[in-house]
Amino acid sequence: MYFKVYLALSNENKLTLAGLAKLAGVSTSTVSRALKDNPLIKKETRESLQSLAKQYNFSLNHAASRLRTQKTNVVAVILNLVDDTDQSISDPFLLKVVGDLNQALNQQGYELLLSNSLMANEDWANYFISSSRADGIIVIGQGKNTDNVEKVAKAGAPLVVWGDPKVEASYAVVGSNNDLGSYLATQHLIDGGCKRILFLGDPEHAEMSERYKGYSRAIKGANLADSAELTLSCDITSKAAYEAIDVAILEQGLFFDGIVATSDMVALGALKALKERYINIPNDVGIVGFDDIAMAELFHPALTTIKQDTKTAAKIMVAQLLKQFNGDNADSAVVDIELIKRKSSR
Amino acid sequence: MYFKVYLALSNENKLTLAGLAKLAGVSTSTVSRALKDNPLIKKETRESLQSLAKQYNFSLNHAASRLRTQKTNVVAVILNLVDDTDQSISDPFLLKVVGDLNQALNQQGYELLLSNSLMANEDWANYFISSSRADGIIVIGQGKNTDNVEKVAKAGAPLVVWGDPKVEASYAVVGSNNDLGSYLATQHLIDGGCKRILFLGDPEHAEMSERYKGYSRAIKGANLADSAELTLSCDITSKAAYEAIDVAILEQGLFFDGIVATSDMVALGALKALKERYINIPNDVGIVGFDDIAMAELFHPALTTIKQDTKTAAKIMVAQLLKQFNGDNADSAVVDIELIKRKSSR
DNA sequence: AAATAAATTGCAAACGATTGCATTCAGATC
DNA sequence: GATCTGAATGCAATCGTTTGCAATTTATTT
Repeated sequence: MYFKVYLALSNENKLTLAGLAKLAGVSTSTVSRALKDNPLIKKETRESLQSLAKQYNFSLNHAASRLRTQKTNVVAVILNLVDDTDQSISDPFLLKVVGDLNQALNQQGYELLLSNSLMANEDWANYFISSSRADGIIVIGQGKNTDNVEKVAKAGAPLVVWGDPKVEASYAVVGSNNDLGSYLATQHLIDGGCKRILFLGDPEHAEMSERYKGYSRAIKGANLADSAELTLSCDITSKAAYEAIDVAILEQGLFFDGIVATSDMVALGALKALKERYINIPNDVGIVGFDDIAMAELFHPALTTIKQDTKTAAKIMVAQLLKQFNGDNADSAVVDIELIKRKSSR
Repeated sequence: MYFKVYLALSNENKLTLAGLAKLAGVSTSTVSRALKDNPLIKKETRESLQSLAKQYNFSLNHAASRLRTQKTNVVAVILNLVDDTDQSISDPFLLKVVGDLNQALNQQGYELLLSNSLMANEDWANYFISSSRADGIIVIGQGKNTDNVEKVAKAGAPLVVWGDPKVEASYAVVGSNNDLGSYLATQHLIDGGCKRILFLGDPEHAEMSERYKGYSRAIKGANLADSAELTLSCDITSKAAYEAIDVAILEQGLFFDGIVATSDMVALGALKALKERYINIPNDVGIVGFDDIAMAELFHPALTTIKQDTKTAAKIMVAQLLKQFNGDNADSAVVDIELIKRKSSR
C-alpha cells in the first residue's frame, strides 16, 4: 500500500565518515575531529567539513562510536513496580517523573531508555551497563524490596534512586521530605479541627513508612487518638483506596473526620467513596493527598495535597548520576515539599 | 560518602567474548554461536559454554553487536507535542500510550527510547535511524503539523504513527475511530435529551477534526442547532478548557446543555468550571469525554467517555513496525472505540 | 637561510561481536 | 589403509568511529 523509497537510508550508499572524508579529500581523523569542533583542526577546515556533512545529510554511526568510546549517552530509567500491585506503569505520578527525567536528561545530552522492573532480566547492572546499553541507571521507586537495587549498587554501576532519602542505603537516593510532608499534611488537618485522622496507604512501602512517621508525630504532638484502627492499609491505587474506605465505613460507620492519604490517587479513591455516601468534604471529613498530580486541582473539591517538586528532583537525579560518570561519589538529596491548600480541607 | 567497589564493571577485567573463549579454550566464533544456541555447535559444547557464561556473569557488549549486525533492537518513541501548547509530556493519555508501547515492545524483544519532538534535532530519520540509535520510529500524535513525520516517511525509515487513520498519508497510521467515537458520544447526549450541544476542543488538530466531523454528523442527523457559537475552540488541556467554559458562560450565560469534549482532560476542565457555578451534571449539562484515562471514573460525577483501546493499539503499532523491519509494507489500522457510560450524562 | 616551534593533518591500531569460508576431526565406506 | 562425508570448530575480515602518536606543513626566531 505504501511505496517506500529507500534513499538515504538504504545500506548501499549510507554515507560513513570514511566516505565523507574521501569526498572532502581529507582523512577520517580530520573529519571526525572537525565534526566535533575540535580546535586541533583549522577553523576553516572545520567549517567547510561541517557544512559538507550537513549538505550530504551525514550522521555518525552511533553504534560504532559507542563501541570505540565505551560511552552510550543513554540512561536507563527503570520503573520499579511492585508486581503484586496494580500500581501500574500508568500511574500518573510515576509517569510525571519519567517525563521530567526525560527532559532533564535531554538537556544534558542523554537519552532515556525506558524499562520496567517486570522485564525479563533481573540483573540490571549486567543487562544495562555491562552490555553497554546505557551509561547509568535511574530507578524510580524503592518498592518494598530493594534487592535488585542493592545488586546494582554492589556491582558499582552508576545509579540514582528515586525514593526516600532517609533510608540508609549504599547508593544515592533522591526524594521528597516525606516525613515532613506528611507531618504538614496531618498538622493542617488538625489545625482545621480534625480529631480522628485516618492514615490511608501502605506503611510497609519505603517512602510511605516515612510518611507514616510524620503522620504519627503530628498526631502525638496534638495528643490525638492514634488507635490502630486509624491506620488503614491499602495498595497505592485509587481502586484499593476506594474499596478500603468503602469497607471501613460499611463495617464501622464514619469513625474518622480526616484522611491523610499516601498519594493523590489514594486520596481520590477515598474521595469518591465518601462522596458516594454524601459525606461532605471538607466539613465532615478533610482530605490531604500527596504528590500534587495535574489532576489534583481538577477534582471537586480540589484536592489539598503535598506537592513533590519532580522537576527539581529530576534535575538533581541527573546531576548526581553525571557526577558518578566522572568518578565522583553521589549524595542523597532531599527535595523540598510544599503544602498546597485547596478545598478538600479546611 | 558512598564507597564504590568497581568489580565486575571496572574496565580492566570486563569479560569479553574473547576472554570467555580463552577461559573455555575455544574460539570466539564458537562462544558467540553457543550463546545464541546455534545448532552448528554441538549440544554439549553449547550448554557448557552457556553455563560458563552464566557463572562468570558474562554479558555481550551490545554496542559491538550493533555495529556488526546493524541492528539495534531499539525503537524510538517520539511524543510529537504541539509546542505552543501545554499539552505536555505529562498528559496522562499520551503517557498511557507510552506505557503500553513499552510493554508491547518489550514483549517483542525491543527496547523503548523515549524522546519528545521538542528535542534538538528535527531530522528524526537521520538522528535515530541513520545514526543507528534505533531500528524504527513510532510517533505519537500527528499534531497540527506533519512535516517532520512526512520527512521520516520520505527517507524510508520504518515508521508507525499514532493518529487518525483516516488521514491520507504516505505512512501507516494507527488510531481510534475518532469520527465514530465522537458520533456515538454526541448521539448519546442527544438520546439523553440534550438540545444544544457544545463541541469543545481544537478542530484544527488532526484527530480532533475527525471528532468534529462525527459530532457534526450526529447533530445534523438529529436536526439540532449547529450554530457557530456551539463550537468552542481551545487547546487540549484541562486548563484551557476550564478557561474557555468559564469565559463562555460569563459572556453568554448557560447557552448549552451538553458538551462533547475532545479529550478527558478537556472534559474534566469543563466539568470543574461548571461545578464551580453549581450547574448540575448531568441534569443541566451532560458531558462526554474521550480517551478513558484512569481517572475518568474517579471524578464526581464519574465521566462518561469514549474509551480508546491503547493496549490493542500498541500491539498493532509494534506489529506494523516489525513488518517493515522485514521489508513488508505496513498498513494503517483502525482501533475500535467504546462508549463507556458513567454519571456525567443521562 | 637554517633551526626551532607551533599548528595541522594523517596513520593505523584499537573497540568487541559476528559470520562466510576454510579447516579439522571422527566416523563411515570402499 | 585410503578416501569420503558430515559434523564441529576456528580463522580472519568486517562493522564505522576515535585517538595517541607520527608526519607534515606553516610560522617564528635567530
